[in-house]
Amino acid sequence: MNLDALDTVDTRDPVLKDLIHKGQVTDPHSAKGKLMRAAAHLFKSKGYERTTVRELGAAVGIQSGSLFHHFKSKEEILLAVMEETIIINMARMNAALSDSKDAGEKLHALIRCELDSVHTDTGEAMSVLVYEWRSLSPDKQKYVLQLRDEYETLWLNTIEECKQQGLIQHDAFILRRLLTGAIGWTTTWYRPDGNLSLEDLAKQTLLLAIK
Amino acid sequence: MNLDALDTVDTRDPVLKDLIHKGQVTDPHSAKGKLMRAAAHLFKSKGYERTTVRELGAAVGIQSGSLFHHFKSKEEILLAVMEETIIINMARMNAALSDSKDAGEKLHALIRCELDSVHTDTGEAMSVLVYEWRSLSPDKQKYVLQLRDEYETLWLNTIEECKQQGLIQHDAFILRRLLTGAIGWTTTWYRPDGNLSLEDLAKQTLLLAIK
Amino acid sequence: MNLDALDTVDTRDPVLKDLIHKGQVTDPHSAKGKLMRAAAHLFKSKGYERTTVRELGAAVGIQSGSLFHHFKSKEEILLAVMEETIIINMARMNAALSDSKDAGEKLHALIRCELDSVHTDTGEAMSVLVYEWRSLSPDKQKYVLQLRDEYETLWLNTIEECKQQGLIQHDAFILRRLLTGAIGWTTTWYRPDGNLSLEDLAKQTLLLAIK
Amino acid sequence: MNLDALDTVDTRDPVLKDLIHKGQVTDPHSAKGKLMRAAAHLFKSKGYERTTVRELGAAVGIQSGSLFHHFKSKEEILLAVMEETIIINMARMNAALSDSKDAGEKLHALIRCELDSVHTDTGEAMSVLVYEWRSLSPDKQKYVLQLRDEYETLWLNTIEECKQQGLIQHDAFILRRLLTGAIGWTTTWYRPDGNLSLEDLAKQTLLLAIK
DNA sequence: CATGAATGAGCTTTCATTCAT
DNA sequence: CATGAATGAAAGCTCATTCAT
Repeated sequence: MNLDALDTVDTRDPVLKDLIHKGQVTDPHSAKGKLMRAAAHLFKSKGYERTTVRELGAAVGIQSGSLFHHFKSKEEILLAVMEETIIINMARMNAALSDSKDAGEKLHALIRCELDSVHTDTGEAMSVLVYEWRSLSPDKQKYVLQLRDEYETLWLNTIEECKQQGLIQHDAFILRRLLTGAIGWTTTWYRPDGNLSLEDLAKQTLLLAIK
Repeated sequence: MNLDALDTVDTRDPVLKDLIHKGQVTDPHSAKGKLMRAAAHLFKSKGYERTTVRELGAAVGIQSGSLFHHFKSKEEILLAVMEETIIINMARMNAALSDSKDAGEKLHALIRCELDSVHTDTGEAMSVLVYEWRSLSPDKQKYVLQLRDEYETLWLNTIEECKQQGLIQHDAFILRRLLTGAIGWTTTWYRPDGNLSLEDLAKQTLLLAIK
Repeated sequence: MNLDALDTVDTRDPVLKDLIHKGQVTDPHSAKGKLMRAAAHLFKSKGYERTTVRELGAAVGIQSGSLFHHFKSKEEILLAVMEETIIINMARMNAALSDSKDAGEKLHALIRCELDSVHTDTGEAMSVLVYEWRSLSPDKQKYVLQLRDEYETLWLNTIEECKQQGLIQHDAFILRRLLTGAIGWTTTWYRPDGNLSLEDLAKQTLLLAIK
Repeated sequence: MNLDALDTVDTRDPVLKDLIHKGQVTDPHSAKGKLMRAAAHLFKSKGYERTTVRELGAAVGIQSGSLFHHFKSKEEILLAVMEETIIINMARMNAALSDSKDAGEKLHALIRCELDSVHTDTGEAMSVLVYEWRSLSPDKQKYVLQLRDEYETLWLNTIEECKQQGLIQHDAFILRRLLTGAIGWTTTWYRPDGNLSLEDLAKQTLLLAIK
């Protein structure tokens, strides 16, 4: 696996830099950080259950037993991947929102941001967040759910704002759910190296809500 | 688990009746059919990997070893569930299309049909089709993919027709992908016993494509 | 290991026969029963912690994984060994008591019975009961303790009876504890194939209490 | 764990002081000495196998890796605990014997001394000596056995002396074994903070041998 | 067809021990 | 001397699959 290609975390991103500096996100150059990236990659491509701790170790060049210096259990690795992904993307989303002027622009920014999150550096981790949900114990599911709720509030507020300005006909809650599905599913078919740019994809997605 | 409630296959459906009669779909009242329904339920709620053959056996009142008289392997059960689900829903979709007059009505019918497929009798099996994809061996993935391609052609043709009539602005291929995601994701949040009817949901979904 | 030698359970013993028949004790000729005997042997000679499930399996000619058809966990094997040992010996002790006429004879019978229990068929299991106590989880300790309490009551009642007849000077509770230690410790030094018969040893032990 | 309470080695004891001074026993205030006391405590309460080097380290405030600067292996710690315990108690026993006038008094002194050894400062280490015996490698078992033999000779000589004076009816060797068991077992039930004093317990124990 | 004991490979995790810093 | 990351062997246990009955 080439960890230095597309999947490398973009540490030039000032938002991410800040999170690492504040200790809310593991430094991607540390052993732990590398492990989490490798885990996101393997969990996405093989699934959590089918990924063994031996593979996880091999991916970062250590023995399986050594993993347990960094994480108490395999499940803790999954949790950490999910947790940090939400934290990073929520921070990015907040930054994007504060750069936007009107409601339509805000919705565009959120869509672009979520497409970025599933197709750039945190893409694999986002997939894991969606598809490996049931592999978490109920306790941990509850915890991650709390984080997601904060994230969803950003969306609902923005859609509501668009609606008050007559830009949107849908029920806000339903629209958000439909968009979540539409955007999430792009991981299964969109290829960043094809003809369609992420910005074009964002525009087509916005077109679902606003005509 | 109550196999006789909502989740029971609707054998009054003439399309399904016909498929069973032609031997293309296993009789849901046979031992094999019951097993497949139980499998769909367990695979959906627990995930394929986390479902053991013991549980599968217990769900239909036999020992794990006896499963292997009906299916060569656990994976064959997964495959059978996926295969029949596609066959059933493709037949239903063809039936719905032939009942529709114009292009807009056809698109509406497809959306309603796919929502039905994920929220009524084949709902759990459809979820399995989406979420347990990677649990199939490459060979079997390829086979199921062929079946899906036929199914997708129905969609693309209909969307193209709408576009030629100026009903749709999107690129057909992209719209289909976005709708696939939006509809599939409803399994995670839509509750048939809530305020929103499936027909209302279909209308809100259609609104993504046609305003 | 020769399971057919000294350590074989004496199935001619009518008391044991009855317990097996009533289902309170596992048939020593069944797979489960053989496993328990092998476990008692290994747990005694190597200690519970140092005995691996692989060794346990090898001792009865099966794979380690197959153990878990008979017992849910390694600890369950330990518990079963302890439990049945107490049940068997309590039954034997009750039988011996009902054969005795006066209090002194009863005490003699109890001592002989306990010496038998640690030096004949259940000997290894008795050792396990004493030495592997801490390897049980607190829950299971509590359960075994209850069984032991019934057993101890037989002793205390008999000693008290002796005391009322002026045969004994000791405090009953303390004497029982001292005798428990003295008898239990014989496992570490007494050899049944030496000069000293078990009956002689019983007499010397009785001499600690009654002169 | 409070190492400074009851369990502290009694360094006012002149016999112990002398052994430390002669270098036969580790200074209990040194790092190594503290470790040995902590080990005795943990080995007694959890068992040798279930005590990890991490816990051992934590108990004296160092990392597990640092233990190996003081001891070559975990087993060496066990050996050291056993070895010093025998040395200390043999010295104390010799001192007690030389304070006694007649044979009966000597036997009383030995019993009291051994009860002290299992219930005061070396108590936990003595338990370890008895219960963790099998955790030693055969080589080390042999070595500790030699030390024990010297210790046992003191007992046998004293009992023989009593017997020649008609104080005792038992066979000397058997009596010693019975007493070893009776005294050793007191660790499982005797509580120094209860109604029974150690001196009373010693008298009741002497009563087993001499009436 | 059904059973259920057995397989055997593979799993996650533990842990004494090593060693560069 | 102390650290703590890493080792690597071994542990208990799981589970799809087989097969004699």
